[in-house]
Amino acid sequence: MPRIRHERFDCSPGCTVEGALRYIDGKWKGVVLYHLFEGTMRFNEIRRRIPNCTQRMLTNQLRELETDGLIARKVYAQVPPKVEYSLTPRGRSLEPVITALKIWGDANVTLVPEVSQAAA
Amino acid sequence: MPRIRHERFDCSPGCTVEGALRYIDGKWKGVVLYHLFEGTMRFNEIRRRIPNCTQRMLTNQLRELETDGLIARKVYAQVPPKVEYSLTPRGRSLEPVITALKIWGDANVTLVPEVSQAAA
DNA sequence: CATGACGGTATCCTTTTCGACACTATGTGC
DNA sequence: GCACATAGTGTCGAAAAGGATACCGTCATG
Repeated sequence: MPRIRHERFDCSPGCTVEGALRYIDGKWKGVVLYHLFEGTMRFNEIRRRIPNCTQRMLTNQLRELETDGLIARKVYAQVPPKVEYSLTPRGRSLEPVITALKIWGDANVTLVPEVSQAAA
Repeated sequence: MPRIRHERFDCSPGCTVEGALRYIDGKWKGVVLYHLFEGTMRFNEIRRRIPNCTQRMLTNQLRELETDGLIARKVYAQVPPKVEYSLTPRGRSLEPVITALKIWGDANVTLVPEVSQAAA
């Protein structure tokens, strides 16, 4: 059931900020969009780029993004299934937002280098 | 207890996008920041600008923003308490992000005009 | 004396989110 | 005959987020 994350916004000015935020919060939506800016991608292609995201979560996020009209899902009626995801114009219009987030994140978020596996 | 929302980011590129997002998700953070760009404000001043946010939630969000180093909290030892909130440089550096969100939100989020009360 | 403004806390409860895991169908390769 | 790849779905349960409500002490005001 596609839940509604941006139900009512009858609050004061600045509220559209919250409204916009509702579209891209959710654990992996930011990254998914970020990767889709590179172009159309298949399900497992996205999945491989976000290894920490489980399959179920990825499906969920993609479904929500689709419901929100940010991405398009194209299913090919083939026998090894093939599904392609791409940005809609609306999704693409989020680029300045994602870019701003990327810039700020690069400057302010401390990435943890891949230690855990190697150091064991 | 200030929970940690941006614990580990050892995933692929684009992950800083998610990292940045973690700082500003949370129900009212976007709006709070947006209003604070106008200048230093007292608790109830912010509160009045975001009527749909309960006192408890506002306190929470402010505390988290403070913990994350985005805003500064200045308490005056007065008898009707006085507490001022303002952006830190780091918080101020989020301006492009919030601005991008505002622009996108203004264009894409349908605000519900204040019906409920008047139309009864 | 009661009330309200200030800036919160404390408590309780419901909803939402997220992660783990198993399971599905079909076709291909070995 | 078995495993693998594709793109998912279903179920379960823990944890977190969010909302409602009541309460706190102090001072000024009526």
